[in-house]
Amino acid sequence: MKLEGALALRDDQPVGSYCPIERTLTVVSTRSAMLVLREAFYGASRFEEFAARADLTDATTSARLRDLVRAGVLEKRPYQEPGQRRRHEYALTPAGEDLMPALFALLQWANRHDPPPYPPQLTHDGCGRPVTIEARCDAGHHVTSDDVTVTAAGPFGLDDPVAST
Amino acid sequence: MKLEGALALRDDQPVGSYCPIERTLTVVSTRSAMLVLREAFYGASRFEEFAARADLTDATTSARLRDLVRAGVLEKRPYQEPGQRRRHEYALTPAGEDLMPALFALLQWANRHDPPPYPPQLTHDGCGRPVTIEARCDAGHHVTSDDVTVTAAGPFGLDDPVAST
DNA sequence: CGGCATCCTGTATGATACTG
DNA sequence: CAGTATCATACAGGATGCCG
Repeated sequence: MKLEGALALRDDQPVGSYCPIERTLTVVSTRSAMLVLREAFYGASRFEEFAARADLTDATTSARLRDLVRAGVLEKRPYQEPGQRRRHEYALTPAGEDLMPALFALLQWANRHDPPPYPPQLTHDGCGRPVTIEARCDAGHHVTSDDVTVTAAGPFGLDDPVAST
Repeated sequence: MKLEGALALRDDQPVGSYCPIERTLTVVSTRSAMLVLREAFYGASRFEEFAARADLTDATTSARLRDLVRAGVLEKRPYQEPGQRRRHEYALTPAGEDLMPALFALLQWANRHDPPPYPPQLTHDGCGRPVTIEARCDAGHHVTSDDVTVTAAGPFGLDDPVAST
């Protein structure tokens, strides 16, 4: 991997301030957030489903659902089945669904390098073939960490980075 | 997304015990681990580079490097430049390099949904085109979260899951 | 320079109990 | 069922200082 522009190695100015990885981490860095998201992808929608299936306490589940809704990756919707009382359901927003590669990249890594006894497999509904998470360029080439360059344009020498954490 | 086999919705038995996502999280769930890994991908190799560029204290850097070496994603190698004293360097192992899609999936998400002022771009060295992290099946189809099925085979009803955390 | 030990604070999370 | 409130614990991580 290569670096270009403002990201070029310098010890005095951490790139983190502008770093999109750090920004995403503010949303999903906790274990509970990842597990709640996992269950959202696995089809959970009601409070108790999240708590029971992610094996989290009610308090943690509540806090995490609130945070994820606030971050815009989950959406809280009222719904009402005929004859039933009013309920809420939590659903992934488009931004939330776009976390799928991040979640499944973690799944894929353990399946390869620290596999559980019965590794869950991902298959494409359209053709039944195994699914992988991978880096690929616009031209369709598979890209490894040796074949990619990270480029940033900004004035990284400024004293007051706009965004930390 | 669909679930099949032992992963099918059940409230009494959390899938987490066997979950590869959780297993990977034990390696990279902390912010500092992710930042150290980021710097490894960005080319850092010496202790002080990690500490300075990830903006972590020496103690945290030390602990994280140790953990990541123990987890097998980094490797500590002695090396010696001619006329210099003996040093160590930390390098990504193949397992570590295989975390690239996970790291860059986080980068990509913030670039799309919570972009920093100067979003770093990924480009393929071979052809200069932008790089994305995406789900794709063996047949080459792009896969969305609606087109994928997660299947697990194991005896998930057992009382004593082999692997937690 | 590279790294570890100590102390301290903040937070993630569990346990338990309570409310609508 | 869907939470909220309170208390207790464990751990992440900063600050400081020491050591080879």
